[in-house]
Amino acid sequence: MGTKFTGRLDSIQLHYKIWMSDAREQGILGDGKWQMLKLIEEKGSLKAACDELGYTYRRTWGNLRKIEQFFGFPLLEKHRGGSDGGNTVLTAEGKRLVKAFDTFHASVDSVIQEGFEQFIADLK
Amino acid sequence: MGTKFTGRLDSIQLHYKIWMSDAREQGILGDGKWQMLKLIEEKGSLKAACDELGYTYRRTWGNLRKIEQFFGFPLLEKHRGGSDGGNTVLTAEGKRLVKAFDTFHASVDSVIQEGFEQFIADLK
DNA sequence: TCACGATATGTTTAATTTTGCATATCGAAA
DNA sequence: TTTCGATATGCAAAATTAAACATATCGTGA
Repeated sequence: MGTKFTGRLDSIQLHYKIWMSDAREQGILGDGKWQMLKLIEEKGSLKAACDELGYTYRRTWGNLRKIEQFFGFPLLEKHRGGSDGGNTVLTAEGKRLVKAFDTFHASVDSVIQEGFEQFIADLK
Repeated sequence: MGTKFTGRLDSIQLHYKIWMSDAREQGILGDGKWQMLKLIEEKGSLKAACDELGYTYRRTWGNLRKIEQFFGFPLLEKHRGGSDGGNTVLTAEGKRLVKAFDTFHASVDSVIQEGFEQFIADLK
């Protein structure tokens, strides 16, 4: 009641982003990189994952290097050469990281969605 | 157990950001603008709020215009002139918006924090 | 009616990201 | 041993964003 947010509210989209950084505020791992790791695992290829997500190989490669430098150990096992040119798979550590982030996300997704719906309701 | 994320995990900082946009993916209202609205309300001045948050007046002014254009009605009541130069306060709609966002945030903050702690625990 | 300080807004510059381009490396398979 | 396609990486170009700069407007109180 009261304020008429009518007509506009239904076109509002919610977004949120979770990420982690080191003490110097440098972004380490967030939704984008997490998604990329998952897709690399699925596709078995860095290039294929980039193509699908529409990121440039150059950029992604740089991002992945940052993550690995931060954690101090490889999340990816990269192979060059071969008739297929090479491939990339997650290491055991990489899989564990992705899995933990999956769990984290799952635990907040529903709460965020519910909170957003309540937010909209509050404005009506 | 297993993976040794030791030594680095304690320096990881969690960040998250919630925002809303229109259908064209243009950012409308998010944590930064929400904080700005709250501070304007508190200070009664756009300039004072910018100074405190370290944003330029120009940038903030542009942001606020975007928000109002999207919602279609004023969130702020601005006054120019007078010995004090002018002042800005939230309209009733503006207050309601801020309050709804406050509630929204409060409902997700704790869940995010808990989820993050579990994430770290999962990696150990 | 003059001065003052905040709001209003165009223009321009600087900083930051992202993209694009080029080129090298690698190694299994043909 | 030649080929092929993915990984590796520097560097320049382009695009996006933010900061700076410059003025104009406004209206109350002195």
